[in-house]
Amino acid sequence: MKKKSARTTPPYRADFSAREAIERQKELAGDVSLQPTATPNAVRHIAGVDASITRDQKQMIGTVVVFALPDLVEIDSSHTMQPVVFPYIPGLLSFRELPVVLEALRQLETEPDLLLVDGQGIAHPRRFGIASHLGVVSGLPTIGCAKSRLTGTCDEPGMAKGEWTMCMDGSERIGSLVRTRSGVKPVWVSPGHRVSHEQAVDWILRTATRYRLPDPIRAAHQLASSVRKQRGGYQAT
DNA sequence: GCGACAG
DNA sequence: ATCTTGTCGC
Repeated sequence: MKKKSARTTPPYRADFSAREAIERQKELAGDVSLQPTATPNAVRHIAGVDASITRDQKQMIGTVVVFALPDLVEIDSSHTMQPVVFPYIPGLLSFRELPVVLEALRQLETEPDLLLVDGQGIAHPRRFGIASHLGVVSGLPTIGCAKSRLTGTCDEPGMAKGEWTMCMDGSERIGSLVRTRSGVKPVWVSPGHRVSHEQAVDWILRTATRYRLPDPIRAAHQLASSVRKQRGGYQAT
């Protein structure tokens, strides 16, 4: 039997390769639905989800913050930490961040009706970004809102808040480039699961009240920052 | 072979 | 993603 030294053992699961992850995405991508949410007026609780890493880069921090409509008031949140199990590889982000995000979702008391995710939805090489992956796994409607581009091309939208352009991959629409604040760099928005392109843009614009990112995602970011500040990864618990 | 590349 | 304070501009 082979012996593994601690020094050569990677800090993530070596039994799941990038090649296998890609195959898994191809399988699950078939479960993604782009049908618009049947009853958008029934959406009462919108949650922002985020994942970050501790300073020592050994643990992932998953956070979820729930906002209630119509006033966008924060009503619930949860956070948890887990060991890093997969490296960051463009196109395979969900395999690194999803586990800890799912655990944080389980610890939530409120069941969200819609999830806003920090990353791409179908604006992905295999149409299966982290927002789509989370949607298929949770069964909930999801929208991807990324701060930068992964794939596809789109023209620059007008400078006023609310303006947007379609993001294309060849002749296929994969998302939208949306200006959430006047004069500020736009965000890449794409359906994750169970929402249409139109609804995705509407929800992002409606929840981005004062900053570039939608309030729920921004809140999830800040919660992660505060958690990192306290439990910066200098101890294992 | 070369460039691109969510967080 | 993370390392990081002040600073330029509306």
